[in-house]
Amino acid sequence: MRRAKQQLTVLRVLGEADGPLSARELWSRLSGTGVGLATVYRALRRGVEEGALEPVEVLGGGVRYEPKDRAHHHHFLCVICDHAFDLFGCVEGLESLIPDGFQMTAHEVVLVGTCDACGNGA
Amino acid sequence: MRRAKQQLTVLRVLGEADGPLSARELWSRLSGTGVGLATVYRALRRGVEEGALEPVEVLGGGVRYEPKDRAHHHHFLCVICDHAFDLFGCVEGLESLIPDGFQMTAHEVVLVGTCDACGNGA
DNA sequence: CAATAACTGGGAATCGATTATCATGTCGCC
DNA sequence: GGCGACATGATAATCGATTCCCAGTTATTG
Repeated sequence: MRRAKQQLTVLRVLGEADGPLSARELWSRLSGTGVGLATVYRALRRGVEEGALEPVEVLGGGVRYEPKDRAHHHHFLCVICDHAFDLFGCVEGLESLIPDGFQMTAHEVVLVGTCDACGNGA
Repeated sequence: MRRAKQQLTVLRVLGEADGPLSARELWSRLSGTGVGLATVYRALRRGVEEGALEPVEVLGGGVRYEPKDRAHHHHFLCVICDHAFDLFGCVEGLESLIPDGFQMTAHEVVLVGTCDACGNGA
């Protein structure tokens, strides 16, 4: 499996992020490196195909990507900077919400508000 | 406030639904009535402006709409029919997930799986 | 019934996100 | 150094969702 340099760069940035990144978000973090947007999309698609990345929909319409090896977690979406942060832990009582006859295979929890930097710093 | 017939039809269908509907979903439920897609979008936009409707993002990329007078609730997304169902009740332990310095103003919980009809019937 | 203003449906236009194309660049290998 | 295969960046093309536009229709009022 040939691994290209720019694609590795994309995967590395994603691995170092504190939450899932959208294609644009990822690209803006690569500004200055000369990496093209097309390459970002290629790296993301390939990462998903190879099983290294997982696409997640947090909110805000766009798809974001995160390494697939992360433990079960959820996200916090800052309404100001629109960045999604990883959270740790989960919640109780989900099963009690399931209606009769329904089968749950997954669940998503998203907290919305302001992050530390946006809520305090600025 | 002038209320148009077709727009009322749209709002009525939305009020009778068992969960939030997307513009397309709503339109397909109006097939046969001759209501145009543009009218559906107009009714939705106007409903939101007037405060009667609320746009919600469940998953799946698209925006769905529901009457704003519903009590706090969450949704169940069926991966087969792609329909979102209203759930009743909420969960515990959300606060414990919030990182230091973050302020939570809202939260979303989405259960994913198969609904009664898709999981059993078919 | 006429006059006016709002509503309607259909299709064109727009918008953002993603993908395809293509000429060029780079790497591994001999 | 030369070759072949894949990677790359810029841009065009595509796609789905939503909005705009326009001519015809309908409601309301007098």
